[in-house]
Amino acid sequence: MTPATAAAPARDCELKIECSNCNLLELCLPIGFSTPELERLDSLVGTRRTVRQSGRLFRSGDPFVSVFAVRTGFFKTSATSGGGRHQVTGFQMAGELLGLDGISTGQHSCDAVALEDSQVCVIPYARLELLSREFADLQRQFHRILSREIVREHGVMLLLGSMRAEERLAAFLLNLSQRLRARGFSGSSLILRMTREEIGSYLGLKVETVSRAFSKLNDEGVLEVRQRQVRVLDELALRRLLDGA
Amino acid sequence: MTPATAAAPARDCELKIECSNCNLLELCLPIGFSTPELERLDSLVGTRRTVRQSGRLFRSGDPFVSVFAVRTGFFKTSATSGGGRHQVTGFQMAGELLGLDGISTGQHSCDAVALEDSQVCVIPYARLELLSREFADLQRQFHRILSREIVREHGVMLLLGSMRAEERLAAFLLNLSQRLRARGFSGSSLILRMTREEIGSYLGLKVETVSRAFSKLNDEGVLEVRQRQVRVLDELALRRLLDGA
DNA sequence: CGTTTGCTTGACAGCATTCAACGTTGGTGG
DNA sequence: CCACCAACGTTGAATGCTGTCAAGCAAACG
Repeated sequence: MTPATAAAPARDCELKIECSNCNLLELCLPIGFSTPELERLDSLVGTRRTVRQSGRLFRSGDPFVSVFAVRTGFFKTSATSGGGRHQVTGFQMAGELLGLDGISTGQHSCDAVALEDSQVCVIPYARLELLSREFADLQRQFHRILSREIVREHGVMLLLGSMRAEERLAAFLLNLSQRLRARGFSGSSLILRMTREEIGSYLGLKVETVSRAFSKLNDEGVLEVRQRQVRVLDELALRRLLDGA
Repeated sequence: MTPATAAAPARDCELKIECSNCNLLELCLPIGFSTPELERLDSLVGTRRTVRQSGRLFRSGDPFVSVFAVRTGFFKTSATSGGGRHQVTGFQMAGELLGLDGISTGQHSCDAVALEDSQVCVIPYARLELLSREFADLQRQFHRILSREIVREHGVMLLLGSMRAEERLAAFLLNLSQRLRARGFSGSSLILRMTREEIGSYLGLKVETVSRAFSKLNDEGVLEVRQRQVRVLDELALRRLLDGA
């Protein structure tokens, strides 16, 4: 950092890391790109931004300028309806994109809150549009990501529409577990970054119900729950909860 | 049509109608395009396809080749999970796009079934990719549509996660009403194209509960329900159901 | 005209919510 | 260092909404 920028907020002090030397390559926007392609992509990411725990990356109503790729940390997004109803619509971890909802109207339609100190890559949407017009692989990958989000939400609708409390929790944990594994973490021993309330909001359940479901699975020996520290003891039993009904 | 193709199935016998002279311009992919732009777009739509009532446009697992724009008629899409769970994920009417889920994996992940005799424009995805690379307005519009679908599903998640039966039905009817109005139909006198079972599946409710909710709103003078013929007598009351809780 | 499919209604059971109390954890300031 | 507080989490009892089961009705179809 140069002396002249010493007073700038910490978020601008990051080392320049580009897509081509990012360790999230396998998970993020540039999946499967070759090295020369990647170098053209380096101009895509404008800046980095650090968001402290419980800080907001954007909020509903903010003008949409960029999408964000989670580099480190953990986020939740939540939507609010006219009547003041509120619901967590997703949890995002490294390599996942945030802000796609804003493309629709030019304004963000949900809030994105960091559940731990986090860092994101800022991807100006105008530049993404431009680059993906001359770069078919990028275009395709971006479309895939948008489509994947649609499919993911179909899954959530299925969960909310047809599962009981324990089944919802099982689906939630299995999903989390699988995504952690894909990032090289243990899938069986996880630390939840969100409160029971946030889990409940996401799963369409009240806190007490979430807590009870945890306790039940704990008593049955499927999980070992100690606050936010969760160990999956019997993954098969979790899966059976989904398929068996 | 040339004599050589006379034996082709009826679905290929449509008159050639192009985007530039389609009456769904305001609702479909080419919103806000100018005439010269539209003419370049005419090459986008490959063919038309007719789907009879309860016929399938595509089903889960089918290779993804095209997206479809509803020209006339009415569709439902439904997703099935591993455990055999089944849920209607949406209803589509004129001007709305079908098949966006397939971009993600190259295979469709839900079924699309016509709820009445319908006709769709077949939009080969490869051509859409190509054209939207050289045609920024098309690119932007397509992204908007994908994003809008994400936002729509946020709304459904909110509905499924936090509303009670009557409120869900109210939200459903208001949404239907608004979309019909946008197409020049009455928003207060509507004929449902789907069964109670399909409504229930979409709203995460059993048939009996849907029926009871209809009856209750009918008895309260909010609706006039005669089978699938529904008249909205007190739209404000419907809205209050959403905001008031 | 009979059969099938869809719709409605009633009685009852079950699961999640609500309300309330208590336990735990982590941060703050005395 | 400890006490206190606030936020989070757990558990119990009672209520209520929705699901389930069952029966009857209405409309569509051949």
